[in-house]
Amino acid sequence: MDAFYASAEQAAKPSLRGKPVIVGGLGPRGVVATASYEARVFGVHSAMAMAQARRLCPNAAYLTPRFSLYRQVSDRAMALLATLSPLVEPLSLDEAFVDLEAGGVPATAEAARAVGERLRADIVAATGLTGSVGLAGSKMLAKIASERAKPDGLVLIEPGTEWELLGPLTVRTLPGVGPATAEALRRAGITTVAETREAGEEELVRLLGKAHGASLYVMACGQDDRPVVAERDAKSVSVEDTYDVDLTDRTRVQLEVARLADRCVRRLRGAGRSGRTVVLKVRRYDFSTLTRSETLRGPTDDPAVVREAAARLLEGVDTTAGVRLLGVGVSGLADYTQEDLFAQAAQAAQAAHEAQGAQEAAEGTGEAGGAPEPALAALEDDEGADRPRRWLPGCDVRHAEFGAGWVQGSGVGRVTVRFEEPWSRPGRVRTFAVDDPALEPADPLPLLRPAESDADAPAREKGQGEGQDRGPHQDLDQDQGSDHDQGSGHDPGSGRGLHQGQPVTSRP
DNA sequence: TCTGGGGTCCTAGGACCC
DNA sequence: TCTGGGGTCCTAGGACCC
Repeated sequence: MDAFYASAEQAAKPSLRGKPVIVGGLGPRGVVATASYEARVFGVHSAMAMAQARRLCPNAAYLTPRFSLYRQVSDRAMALLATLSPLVEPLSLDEAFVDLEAGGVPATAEAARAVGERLRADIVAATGLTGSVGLAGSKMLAKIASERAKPDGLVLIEPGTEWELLGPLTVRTLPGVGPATAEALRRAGITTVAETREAGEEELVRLLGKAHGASLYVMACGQDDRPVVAERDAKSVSVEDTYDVDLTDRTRVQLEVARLADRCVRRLRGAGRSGRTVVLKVRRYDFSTLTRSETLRGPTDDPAVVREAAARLLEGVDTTAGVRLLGVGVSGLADYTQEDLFAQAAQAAQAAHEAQGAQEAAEGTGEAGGAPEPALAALEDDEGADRPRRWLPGCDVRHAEFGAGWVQGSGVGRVTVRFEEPWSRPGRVRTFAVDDPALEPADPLPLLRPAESDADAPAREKGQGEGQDRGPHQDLDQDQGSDHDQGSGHDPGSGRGLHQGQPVTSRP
């Protein structure tokens, strides 16, 4: 999908079409998740500090991400991919590999191109948004092709032309080459893919280590036989928060770690998993980051156990100078749900028994089996309930009299709302008191009128005219760099610590 | 007002075991 | 009689990706 989050917001908000839109964290330490093409012209891009984006493009609309909307759109697009092949590997909400051969598509350029173009049309019809397609004989080349296709295009790399195409490109094009690797190669006089290949495998291994060097050499030769892998099980679950101001109070740090542990376990349980290793992450005032981990005797999904492990790990960390980020994670995941608590307790007891004798085994069981349910109470809701309402820019609202709209900005006791719907003309702005009882938060509206988008049956027969009432992208600059959203595709966590207390405004 | 949040994979050293 | 040679597990850190 092209500039996915920003495009989804433009489709949802008619007044923003054709204008610079920047989606990301709006607090003082936020970063850009996605910039619309109109904003990229100003030099704004993914992963840039929001503060810098505001300096570069002060008149953009600054919006907080709405993952529920992006997920809806993503599900529709992914469903179309599933019709092409059983082998679909999602990389994020807005990107996936599809193995067309496994889907029975003839291995010819003509057949592949036809499938790609039909897919693009189907995606516009089903979501109202444009996507780009890269077609090639490997994942690496397909990805490079899709980047060159953006926005709203299709590129096919003919077998036999890879080498010619790849040679002059910067090494940064190759997957796995980030800033550090590029710098190491540059110091060795290597900047292009051709030079990488000429360096030879031995030299690359010397420069970058065994695994990295060998795989880079293969990629630089245009060879990539990594298979498309559908649905991989997650190997870890983690949550983290960056705080608007550094935390120095030890008690507060301990409290936050406990809350993070609870949130982490909630996600773990939501996925029906448990884990054996608890990880604490601390980023200090100076951005130096450390992790501490502890492996339990058996997997757990007990909030009290994770909370206590995280607290123990924190004991070994000096936080007096200030902490900007805290995180708690669980890895070493096992499949099991709460029904298995019994087996888990037995297993922990057994392991402890063997290792340490009967007395400690008793303690071990107590720990892993969990003191039954005061632990769960803390899971219910540690944030949410009755906090003052926050009107985050970009979020949907409904007003008893004026209907559906979205928050344009808020501050000093007031909230500004623009009343429009995805299928309406650009709407009018009105301002209310933040506690106006007629105003309430709402769920995102679908991007296409429900009747129109009822397109699980292919909507392409209805023609492309459908998408035309939403302004197509204009003045697009193909060379603005990667189009990738820097979103994870995962729940960002509700009620995060960001921009707490400060009113946030935006000026679309 | 520099630098989010959720992940994956790799490396390296020490413990431990056979 | 200085110091074997694997293997696995654990911990910590770092690069990279979206």
